[in-house]
Amino acid sequence: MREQKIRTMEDFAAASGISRPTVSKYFNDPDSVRRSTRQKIEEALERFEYRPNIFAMNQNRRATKNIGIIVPYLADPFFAEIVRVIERRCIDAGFSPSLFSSHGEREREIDILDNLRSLKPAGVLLAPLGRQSDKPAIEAFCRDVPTVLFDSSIEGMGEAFVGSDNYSFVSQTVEYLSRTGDRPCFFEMMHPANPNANKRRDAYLSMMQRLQLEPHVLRVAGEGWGFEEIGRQGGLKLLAEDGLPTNTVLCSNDRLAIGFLAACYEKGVRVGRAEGCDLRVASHDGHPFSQFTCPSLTTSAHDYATVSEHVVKTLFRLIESGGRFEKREETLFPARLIMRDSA
Amino acid sequence: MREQKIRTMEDFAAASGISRPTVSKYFNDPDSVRRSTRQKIEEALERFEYRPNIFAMNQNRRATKNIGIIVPYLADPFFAEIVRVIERRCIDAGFSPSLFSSHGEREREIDILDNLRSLKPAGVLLAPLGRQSDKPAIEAFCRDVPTVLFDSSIEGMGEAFVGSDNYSFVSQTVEYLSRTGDRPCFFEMMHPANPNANKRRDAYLSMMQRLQLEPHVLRVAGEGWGFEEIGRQGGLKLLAEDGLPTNTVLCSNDRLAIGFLAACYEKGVRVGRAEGCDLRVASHDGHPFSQFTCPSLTTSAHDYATVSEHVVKTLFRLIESGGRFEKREETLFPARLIMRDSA
DNA sequence: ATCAAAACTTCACGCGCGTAAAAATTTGTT
DNA sequence: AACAAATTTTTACGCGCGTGAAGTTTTGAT
Repeated sequence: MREQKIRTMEDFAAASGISRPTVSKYFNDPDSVRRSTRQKIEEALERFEYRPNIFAMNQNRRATKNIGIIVPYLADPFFAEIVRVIERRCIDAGFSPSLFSSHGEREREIDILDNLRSLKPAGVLLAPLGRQSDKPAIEAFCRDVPTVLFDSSIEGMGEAFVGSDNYSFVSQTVEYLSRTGDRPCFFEMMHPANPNANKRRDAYLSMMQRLQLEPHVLRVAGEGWGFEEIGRQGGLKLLAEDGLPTNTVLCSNDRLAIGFLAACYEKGVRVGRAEGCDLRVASHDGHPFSQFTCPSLTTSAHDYATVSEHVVKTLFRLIESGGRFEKREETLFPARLIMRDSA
Repeated sequence: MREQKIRTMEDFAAASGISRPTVSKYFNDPDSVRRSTRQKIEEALERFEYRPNIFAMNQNRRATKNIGIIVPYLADPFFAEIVRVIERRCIDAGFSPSLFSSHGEREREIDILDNLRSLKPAGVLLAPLGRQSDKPAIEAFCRDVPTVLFDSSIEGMGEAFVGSDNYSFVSQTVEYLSRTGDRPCFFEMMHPANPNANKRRDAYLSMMQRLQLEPHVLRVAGEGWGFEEIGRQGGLKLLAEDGLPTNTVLCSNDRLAIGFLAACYEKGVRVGRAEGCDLRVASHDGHPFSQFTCPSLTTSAHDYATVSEHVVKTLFRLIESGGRFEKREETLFPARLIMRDSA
């Protein structure tokens, strides 16, 4: 380390006894140079710990090695968990993931897309806000940058969508609940932020019809991303009004259910499938906290690992295909019913 | 928009009738040019929507406008919430925040620091892993990059530390609990990841001594960042063994408490301060979910808004001071006791 | 040993912008 | 109107690296 003058690739090339263009090639793809050359470079790399200047690298490169990851609401552990897995896979594949959260705000999502554009990312994984999203802005973005949507789809946007099959989620819970007890009512918020909510309601209705049961949708006031509080307030109101037509409630998602369970607890309503309980509650998502609710929550869970793996694999494939697919792909994964104590 | 040829600052300067160096100055600091010039540029900016090339910009700039934000575990809503506020403030101040999560892994933290270095950030906000952190690596990083630590401090590292005053947290809960009922036992994990845990235990011990009460620390097995499960398992074990010397449990943090409450529920132990309850449980942090536990959790809460505001203000001050303070600053904010149903 | 393919070296240019220096212009003050 | 200060323009260089073209060396198969 006596020679600290290794600042540029020029210096480093000289120190390693390889020409700069070849060193440059190496950093672009270590496998693109001869084995012996690679060894020499990597030996030098250990001796001098030089790192190429990111800004200079990306200035002229056609595509960078950046991958943008955008989620609607990072404070939701569901997204935090998915991001964790996705980040890891990107890094392992030699990319640099940049993480952004729209924080539930339309303007923020637009800004993020705008900034991301100038980062010239190789590809982007976007979980859009949904109803709040600026559709034209997203469409324009997807035209310019290879993008895979996940979590919630927007008709025709992005080169691919990877998500969970809402019908699979709901059919499993509805089937289980109606088989083992009273028919379920569907609990949701009035203006869901996310299109999955609508699909789940539709799935509930169609499933009830198929089972020849009378459906019942409970819609509670509320907007935004504070689902737990909405579920709690809605729950308190329903319980006070005695507004539950059956003793089984199926919540649209786990965060609503967490709030609903809190309301039940406050009101002394015993939730569970055990003897002496007043109410059964089930839900969808497999939220990381769903096993710590009181009682633990019966839910249809996303297959986090499979979904996130497929998301990144699709993006890598898209990048290798030059950023375009022949035809928009859409992949949905089924849910896995997790039976716990609440229903 | 007929002239789409605006690709470079050169083009844009020509189109706006201003010389390129002046335009460059404008993008560095809009206030550094004459009022009339600024107007002309901003008018042109609307007509052509040109945006300077980030990579070319940062290549020669002494300091970029990037700010790195590193948290130990983003799937913890506590950090997600803090990050949300910090991000917003950075953006409002004209910086570009980049968010990273160490995901509880030592190696990941090291890698992030390494990558961040080459992003030449104007400053970095670092919430270190704590016990797991590679101290020398962090120290070296802080020497090179203006860094403010938050959440958990590491002796002497960074130019400043901003966090919460653990003594304030614990003294309030201990005082409240012992005044209104049985003396509290302190519930913690064996090998806490975070140094705050140790400070809280010490605060508990010293507070109990001052109140002339016999302290009792319950340490449960467990390591890593799955606090809820650790709390739950530990709780189940304690309840099975009848290992609680008093009917009041003070958890080191809310996530442990969430798990502990789940254990109590499973075992049929009624938690709360109301008539007929078996156990009181309180905790520290003011976790976003603490109001939705069953029962809702009495806790000493961080002052999120104040802490995060002070964190970013300190960093901005540091950046303006050229990256160094005369003397390392350390600011601690007191907690606010939130009384709910659990104790 | 022979030869074509593969990999490397040398040379050179340019990416888009920061920034310094000197000259020209505008501004604000007396 | 005169002049210094503030600002802008002109000119020019360089940042660190990607990348192409042309020539040279190495490789591996015959």
